[in-house]
Amino acid sequence: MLGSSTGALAGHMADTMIGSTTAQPTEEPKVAATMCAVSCDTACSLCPAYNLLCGGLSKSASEQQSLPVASTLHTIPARRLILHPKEWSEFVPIVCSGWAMSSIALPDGRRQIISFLLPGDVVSIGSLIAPLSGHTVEAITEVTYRKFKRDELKELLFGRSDLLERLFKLWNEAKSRADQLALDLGRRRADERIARLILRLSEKVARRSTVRTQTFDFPLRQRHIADATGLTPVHVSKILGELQRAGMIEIGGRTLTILNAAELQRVADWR
Amino acid sequence: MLGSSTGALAGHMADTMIGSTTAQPTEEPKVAATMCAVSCDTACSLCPAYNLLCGGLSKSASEQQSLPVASTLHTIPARRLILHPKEWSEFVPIVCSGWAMSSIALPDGRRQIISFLLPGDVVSIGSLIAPLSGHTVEAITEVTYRKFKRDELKELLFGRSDLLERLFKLWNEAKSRADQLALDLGRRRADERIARLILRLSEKVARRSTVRTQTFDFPLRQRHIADATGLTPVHVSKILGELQRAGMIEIGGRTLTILNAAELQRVADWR
DNA sequence: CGGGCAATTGAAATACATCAAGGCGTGTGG
DNA sequence: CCACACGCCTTGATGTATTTCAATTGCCCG
Repeated sequence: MLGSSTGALAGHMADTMIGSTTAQPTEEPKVAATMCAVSCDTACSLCPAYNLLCGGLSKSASEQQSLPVASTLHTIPARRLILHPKEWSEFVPIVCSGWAMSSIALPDGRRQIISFLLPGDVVSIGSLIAPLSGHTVEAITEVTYRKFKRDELKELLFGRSDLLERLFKLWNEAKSRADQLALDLGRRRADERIARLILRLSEKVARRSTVRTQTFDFPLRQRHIADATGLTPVHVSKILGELQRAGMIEIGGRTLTILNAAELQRVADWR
Repeated sequence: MLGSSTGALAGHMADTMIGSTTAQPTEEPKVAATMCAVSCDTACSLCPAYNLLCGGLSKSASEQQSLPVASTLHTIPARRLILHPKEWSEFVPIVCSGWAMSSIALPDGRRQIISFLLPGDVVSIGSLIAPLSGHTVEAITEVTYRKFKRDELKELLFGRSDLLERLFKLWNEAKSRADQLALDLGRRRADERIARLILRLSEKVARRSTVRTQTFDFPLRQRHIADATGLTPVHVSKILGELQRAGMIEIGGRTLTILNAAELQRVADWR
């Protein structure tokens, strides 16, 4: 059920990229040494990785069809790990479809989700340099992703100053989000944190879609929201209930609808 | 008092770098277009910026004396801003002496300190690309710092792949610390957060000193600790009191002593 | 000497966690 | 196809960590 619930967005991009793919319980390369451009058409133009890897490489449309970076495509079911916190990998994965999360865990089980990964997101940008980021990356829905060889990718990016600049911008955005997260966790109260998370995610989904709708695919469990906001699942439930009773949002069937964006924004910016 | 209390470490480096400098209330260039190497001798070998800007530039000791990056030296008193959150600056500052802090503020006054800056720290690495980081950087003690022209520095760093690699490593460390901060704020309790902050700072100070001592310069007010840990000054006071009564630390006269590192570590790693 | 910032302390308030029970949907094995 | 277990969500009662409020002290600085 989770797999099919990756919904319109993810399904669209996945289909665009590789056609019908049956879910594979074991992680296994599907297409070896595929050129990036092969999988990049309309949907990818919305994807951050597209700017970095495809669109940024050549100005001419014809040239755009070939790219010298090999990659392999993988599919994993929900709840499986994409990146082990201690695993040294020579690959840099980029999400093609589905939702994933990047988190840090404490030995006693407590954990903090640093970011949610949607199609086009690079799994741990920093891993270009430092192979082990200490992050656990786990699939939330079924996820397809593309693994690039670190060395090749690095050589390509470091060789071109325009790509380097773009890469730096991505890094800055990641750092900036991490800082904002710290501000949220340290200085905002539960309802603010949750409202902001919802708004951020709605933005993030909207950026990947051609049309802007109130309702969007929302595969997160309340435990995910709790781990992202530093709260307890129980408390998340209570506050989501309040937000729904107040008519700001509606959650149902792995879908979220923002009914009153203005009011929700007011909660997010309390004071 | 704050100014003079920057203490042994900061005083040492400041003196090493520029000799005796009288505090100047208004921010004002002291040395225009000074070569970096002029100010970099023994003390700088401990400085992260030294590796990035000085030591990394040439292997031969003689060549090391000249460096093609111009900078200006500035001195500001405690509590003054080094970087305005909205200010667009064409300079990248690096701390030479004293303590500063980098924080994000909310319109209602709540704020979160992202990092404390000690001698050698680059003020907002990301500002190499994105001029406005949204961070407020404020002097805690009297601070001297060096302003490098962004364009020159960027050209230098981007041109040399070894320096670039070093820069990326710095960037990764910053991101990693930001993620750890999020974990601390989201998932650890007050005593853990404070114990960890103290240990981190003691590490940071130790890395800048030739000798490792239990006692080190500690110019922070409890308000700073509160804003760094997402707590209230009152609560910080209570917990610091407990830690002192438990014989783990001792605070007095802008100085902190770790009396029982093992026990403090246990509090920091609760469970 | 007086004013203001910093720290301490205690009492009260509150935000959030923990504990516990029940319902609902979903996958599973008989 | 049903019974059942299990994960997920909800809700209420209770506990606790942290905040807020307030009063007091010491200290530095003007």
